Amino acid sequence: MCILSRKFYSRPALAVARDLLGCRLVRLQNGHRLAGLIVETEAYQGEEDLGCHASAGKTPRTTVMYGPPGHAYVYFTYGMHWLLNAVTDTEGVPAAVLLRAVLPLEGQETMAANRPYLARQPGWTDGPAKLTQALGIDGAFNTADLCSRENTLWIERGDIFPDEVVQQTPRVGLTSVPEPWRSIPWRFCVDGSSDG
DNA sequence: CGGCCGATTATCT
DNA sequence: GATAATCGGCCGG
Repeated sequence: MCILSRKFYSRPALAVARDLLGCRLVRLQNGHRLAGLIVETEAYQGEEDLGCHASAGKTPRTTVMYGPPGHAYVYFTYGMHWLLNAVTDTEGVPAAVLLRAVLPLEGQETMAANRPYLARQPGWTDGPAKLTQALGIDGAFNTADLCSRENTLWIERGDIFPDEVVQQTPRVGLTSVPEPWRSIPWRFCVDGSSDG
């Protein structure tokens, strides 16, 4: 196993989003090791990107995105969901990659306990809020350093998916974001990935 | 301080 | 496909 380094994250979000496919999201919870294969990501890059939360400028919520790469940006939405991002690019440039789907690899019993509702059903970790639930990730992880072994959340290098099985599409859910940001193909997903 | 809206999900038709 | 659930962030007054 090899924890992704600060250098890995020190690139534009688009490059990091592509390269995170095939990596393993790992969480240590009560001595249990939970891991998921990353199969879907989205890039959010800079204040100019009107789909990015940082397009509103530096606020208490978005400050972490302006900080050094390799930290977690975890935010709350729709009154009930936590979404996990990895901060990328250089300090001062707000950029992040949203983790949108994983395939369960390790610790599925604990993941099922974290997410009893529809646990082990097809697609039970294939959404940005589903995976945070399964891995027990919430706002307490906001700003956490993903490059430190002292923490209980990180990403490990995995097998790289070839371009032939990687699809690039517009980002999901940006209903009121103006063009071209709404349609720019900054979502990456692995063809045919499913636990069904 | 009020109001709108959201990087979603599960359920119902 | 449509929609309720549910609340913090952000903006305007």
